[in-house]
Amino acid sequence: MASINDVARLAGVSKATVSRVLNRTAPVHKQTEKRVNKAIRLLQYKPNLLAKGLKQKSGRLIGLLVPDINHPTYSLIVKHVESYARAAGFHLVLANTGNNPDEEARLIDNLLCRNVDGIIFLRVSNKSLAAERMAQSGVPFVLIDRAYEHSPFPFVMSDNYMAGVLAARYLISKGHHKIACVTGPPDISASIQRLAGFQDTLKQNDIALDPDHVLEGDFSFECGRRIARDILDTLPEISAIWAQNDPMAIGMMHTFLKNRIRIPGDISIMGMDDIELAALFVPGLTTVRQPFEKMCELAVQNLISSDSDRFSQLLLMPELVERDSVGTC
Amino acid sequence: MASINDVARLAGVSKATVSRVLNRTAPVHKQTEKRVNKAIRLLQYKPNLLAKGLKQKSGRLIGLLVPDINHPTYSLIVKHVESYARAAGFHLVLANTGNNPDEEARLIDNLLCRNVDGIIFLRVSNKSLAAERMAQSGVPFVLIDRAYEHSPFPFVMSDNYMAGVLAARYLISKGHHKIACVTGPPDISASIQRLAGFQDTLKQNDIALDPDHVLEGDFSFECGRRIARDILDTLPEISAIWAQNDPMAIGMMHTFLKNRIRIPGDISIMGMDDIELAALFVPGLTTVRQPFEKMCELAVQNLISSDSDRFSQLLLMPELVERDSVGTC
DNA sequence: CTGAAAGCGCTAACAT
DNA sequence: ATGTTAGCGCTTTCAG
Repeated sequence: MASINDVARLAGVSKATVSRVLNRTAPVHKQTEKRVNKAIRLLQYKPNLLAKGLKQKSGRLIGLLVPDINHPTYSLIVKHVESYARAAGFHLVLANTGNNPDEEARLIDNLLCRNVDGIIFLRVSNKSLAAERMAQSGVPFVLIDRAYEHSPFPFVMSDNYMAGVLAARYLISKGHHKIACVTGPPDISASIQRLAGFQDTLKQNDIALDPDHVLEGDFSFECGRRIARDILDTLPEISAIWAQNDPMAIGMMHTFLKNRIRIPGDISIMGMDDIELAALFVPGLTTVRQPFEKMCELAVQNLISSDSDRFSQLLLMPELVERDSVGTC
Repeated sequence: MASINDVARLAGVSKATVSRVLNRTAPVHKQTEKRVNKAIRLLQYKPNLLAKGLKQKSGRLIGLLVPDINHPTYSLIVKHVESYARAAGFHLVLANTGNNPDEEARLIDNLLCRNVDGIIFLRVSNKSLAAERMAQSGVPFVLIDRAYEHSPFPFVMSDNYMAGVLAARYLISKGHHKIACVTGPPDISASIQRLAGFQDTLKQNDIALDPDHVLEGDFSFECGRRIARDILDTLPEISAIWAQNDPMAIGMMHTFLKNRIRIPGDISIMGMDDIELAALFVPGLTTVRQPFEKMCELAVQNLISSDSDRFSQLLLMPELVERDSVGTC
């Protein structure tokens, strides 16, 4: 592998000059520039980013930590983050935390060793000390789709409380009052906020959300299936359910349909996120859309922008997407 | 950020010794080791992987190039590759090629600049020169789920011809003879091989696969929906369809169900891959399973193993998974 | 068992 | 406009 020295020698210049034409960091005579470029081509020279990074103390790398790469919601986020990161000249180091705080901590340390320019976290549990660890390191970071309540840490996420409000309002507008809610993990503030908005709105409309009608899920397809079965067995009176993400909603629809329960004829289902599949399932899933692409764009932008114009906390508005899974009651 | 020099100074040893305790690369006196470790703890020292990589000419990084991170099949592969790579002490640099050969080429160059230890490719098009480029660079690489026919390049993938055979045999065993096949992109040899196995097997059983019954797809949900509509309009006589991947099969089921076509009552659908959703959709999708986890394990292993015990080409057996989307005819 | 010194490939003063 | 030099933080001979 040719190095900058080889190029310099072949072009008959110093490596400083080569560096200059490479990075346009100072004016170079047209003629010399031509010679250098020719040498680069001849030698198939590729600058060594490790050396460059070592010198500049930046690996041009962004770390992205997700709980589960294969989860439809997260893989969507990964895609958008990668896209915006690369557009800005950064590569993405992707790692699965599996929702394991120890693993997460280890990964953070590893990434810091690589002189990443920043780290983006997805849905770390409230128990995780990731943000504290990062704050201490001084390396920029952003939490996506997840924040510590009343925390001083930077995040960009949807207004989860409003998502609950939107969901409740919609179900109410369709005449439902026997309503259930399937939450995410209880140690995630998104779950808590969404439930709060949902519950408050129902109450304001004199509809009680029976504590027994708040079911604890974990954001997976699988738990949606399980909980749907429970509802069939023990809560036959329910007419509408808001699942706090689409995979759970789709998992529930699966079980209901398999048991010849019609949607929305017999029961109405609503989700949140608006993953690709929400539009694809039969019936199409009415859901509360999170503006993931915008979130990712802002997260990346924030991470790599200079300290001065870095925002700290950003709440984006979710949006109702009406399809066919909610009927009138 | 403390460097190895700081540690050495604080521990009263040379940095060579610090390096030795860090990497267990040579015996160190128990006492000195203790002092060094103490200093490391005190300073919260983290070795700089850029410097280490520069010296050792290895970034402990594996590049993974996929056409679409959000595609269910690929995100599954990403997950497994990440898992095995990290278990072996490597981080993953993930990038989306969007099936764009130019982008792919640029990414390869970028990754090579980072001294990656290897690159794994997913489903590059036949038109892509990725493998040639890589071969020339001398950096190890593996193609997953995709190979150049009669090529000298290393790959690990399913036996796509056999997948076609399995699908055909199964449909035949259920009494179907009016059969259609939805392929992947025509410039992907997986599409070609799968079709060949399918077609040959039908022929051996005296069932003709009318050329009009071979529909060209692109492996996406969306094209499944479109093609299902075409079939409804123009090919009402079809009794069974093999879609060459699950997303297309699921997209088709969506359209059929929406048009009150029963599955498998009116038409039978079969897929390939066995993504999570295949088990979840209603009806459950009968499919040809690819052993993705094993494929990824082998790909990573191959990539990072020493030259001597590196295999070159590996074909794994796919496997039929019977669910509820195919009926008897 | 430990230290000194060279150097990986690059950039960034500082000269000229 | 270009060259010289001094490192970035680490590993790795080579001595001792």
